This record gives sequence, C-alpha cells and structure tokens, in this order.
Amino acid sequence: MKDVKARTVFVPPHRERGVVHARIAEAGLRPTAQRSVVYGVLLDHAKEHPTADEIFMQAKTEKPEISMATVYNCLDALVKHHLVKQVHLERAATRYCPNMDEHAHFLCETCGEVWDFEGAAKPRTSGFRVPSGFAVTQTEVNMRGVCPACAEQEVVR
Amino acid sequence: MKDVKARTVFVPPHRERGVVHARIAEAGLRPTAQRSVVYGVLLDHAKEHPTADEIFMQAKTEKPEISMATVYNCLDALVKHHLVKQVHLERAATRYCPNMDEHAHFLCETCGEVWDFEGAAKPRTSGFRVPSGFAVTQTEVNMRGVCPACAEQEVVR
DNA sequence: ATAGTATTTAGAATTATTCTAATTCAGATT
DNA sequence: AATCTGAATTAGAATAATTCTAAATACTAT
Repeated sequence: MKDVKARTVFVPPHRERGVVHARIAEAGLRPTAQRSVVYGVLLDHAKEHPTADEIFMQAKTEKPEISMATVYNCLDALVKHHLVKQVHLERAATRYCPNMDEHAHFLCETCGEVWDFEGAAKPRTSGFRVPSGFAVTQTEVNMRGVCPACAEQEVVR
Repeated sequence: MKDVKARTVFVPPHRERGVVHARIAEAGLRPTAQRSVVYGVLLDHAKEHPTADEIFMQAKTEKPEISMATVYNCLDALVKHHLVKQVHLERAATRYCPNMDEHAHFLCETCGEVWDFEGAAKPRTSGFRVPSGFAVTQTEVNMRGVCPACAEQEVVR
C-alpha cells in the first residue's frame, strides 16, 4: 500500500486532532470541551446551516451531558469571537454558519434548505447609496428562490 | 385663501380617503376594515419598520377591538400579496416594511434602529456565483454598522 | 333573506430563546 | 497536592414571539 492518503475512515481537516481547539484559542476564547464539540459539530455540518436545536442533538452524541443553555452560550461566544455567523432568513429558528469567507445565502422557498453561494461580493455597498454619517461594517446578501431538486419536482407534477 | 393645498392637518398621500383600501383591492385582497387599518398604520410608520406588536398597539388606537391574531393574519396576507415585506435582521421580532421599491436595510448595532437605503441594486446577484439550476427570485441586502446619531454619542464618551 | 365562505376574535398552545441560581471546572496560587 | 477564584456549565423556570383552535361575525352571491 503506497498511497498513504488512502484511509478507511475519512477525517475532515477541521477534525484533525486539536484543530478545533486551536482555532477557538486563536480567536481569544477559552477552548472548553463544550465549545469544541459545538464548533466541531457546526464545522461538520456547515452545509446544512443547522439551528441551535440541531446542533444540540448532534452534540449530545459526542457529549451526552451537554445542555441546551450551553449550546446557546457557546454559539454566542463563537459569534462574538467571529468564528461563526448567525443567519436570519425567515420567521424561524436562527441558523448558524461557520463559513466566514464572504458569501451569500440562498433559501429555497420550497424545501427551506439554505445554501452558500461563494463569490467576491466586491463593492461592499453594491449599488446602494449609503447616506453620509452611516458607518457600514458588514454587508450580507440573501437570495430566495427554488433549488435544483425542488425545481425538478415541480416539473414532474 | 387661494392656496388650496394649505391645511392645518397634514394628510399623507397614502392616507387620502380610500387609497389604502384601493391598494389592498388592487393586490387582489378583500379590503376589510382590519386590513386597511394594519396597512395604513404600516404606511404611516414605514420608516420605523415596526414589529407586529408595535403595529397592534397603534392599530388599537384606530380600531380598539382588533386582536393580535388578526394583525398577524393581515400582515401575512399583505406579505403574500406583495404589499409588504418581512425584515429579519436579528434574533428578534420580525419587522415589517411597506416599501416595495428595491432598497437595502441598515441595522444600527448600537440602537437597533433600521433604515432603508434606496438605490438601484444593479446586478441582482451582484458579485456572487449562482450555481446552475438555482432560480433566484429575490435578492435582499442587509447592512450593519453604526448610525450617525450613535456614532456621535460614542465620540462624546 | 339565506347559504356558504372568508375573516376575525380570544385565548390556549407551541417554539425559540433567555434567565436564574446552584454546581462544576480550569488555571493560578499557596 | 490542596485551595482559591472567576468563568463556564447545568437543569429547569421564565419569557417573548408566533401559531393554532374553535366559535362568532361579516361578506358575497344566490
């Protein structure tokens, strides 16, 4: 067996021993076991933009004693230290996103799933007139529509 | 008195007799008394982006029997008929916006107030790569930062 | 007027989130 | 190693926003 990269179990890079821990510490947060689990779960499920409750359920499989309040505390801490973003697209539970690269969110109005659309959101205030005196620190772009899977479903009907 | 426009009480154009009513009907909704009140209140307070509860309180001054459930029903109907937009900027009550012209929202992270930033949102998906198969029907831009009033406060301290 | 449907109403129920007070934990100090 | 201290965690209660439910009312078309 020459190809050392070939493994039976794939371990994503962010789950290599100590990586999550280190990232939390680098952000200036004390890397507790709970924070590591919460952040780890979120990184594992980044694509799904999970809610606090979904993170809680998954976190329990790794750390059964963890409580909901802790999940909220950890998420708040991670948000405050810029490791995680909150996503508010609808009248529903807050979703969490560990992808801190600039990107837009797309909500499928049929199935409710959320996607990241990567891309350079060049002009921060693209197209909009920011009145003088306002200091813009962050710009977020949210799109709505129908995802490929749901579009296909509709055609079938 | 020659200038007919001069009046003691200023009546905003959207509150001229029957206008609210007519707009609701044009949108394909039955213009009930409650819907007119809710939409009227929202038009009066468009700048403030009020929450359902704030609209409820104001609506009661015009129609004391109105109930919270009705305010929610009316708002949902207005949203469904494209007279009103929901605004979700934070982990807080949904705000409502009757300005259907293309614009961005700005949230002051100090005082929590929301502003409309008008402007031509040129390229709908400005800067982002929309993967093939996704049908984007709406793009929303949200900005965060500090408003002029709050910026001044900070300087003083 | 009458029937049938949509809307409204009050209040209960649900959901997401925050709060509280007690406990545990991690790191620093003896 | 034992002790101290502040931060973090915990369970569960409390709160806030929203949705649901079932009954009453109001419109619309006959």
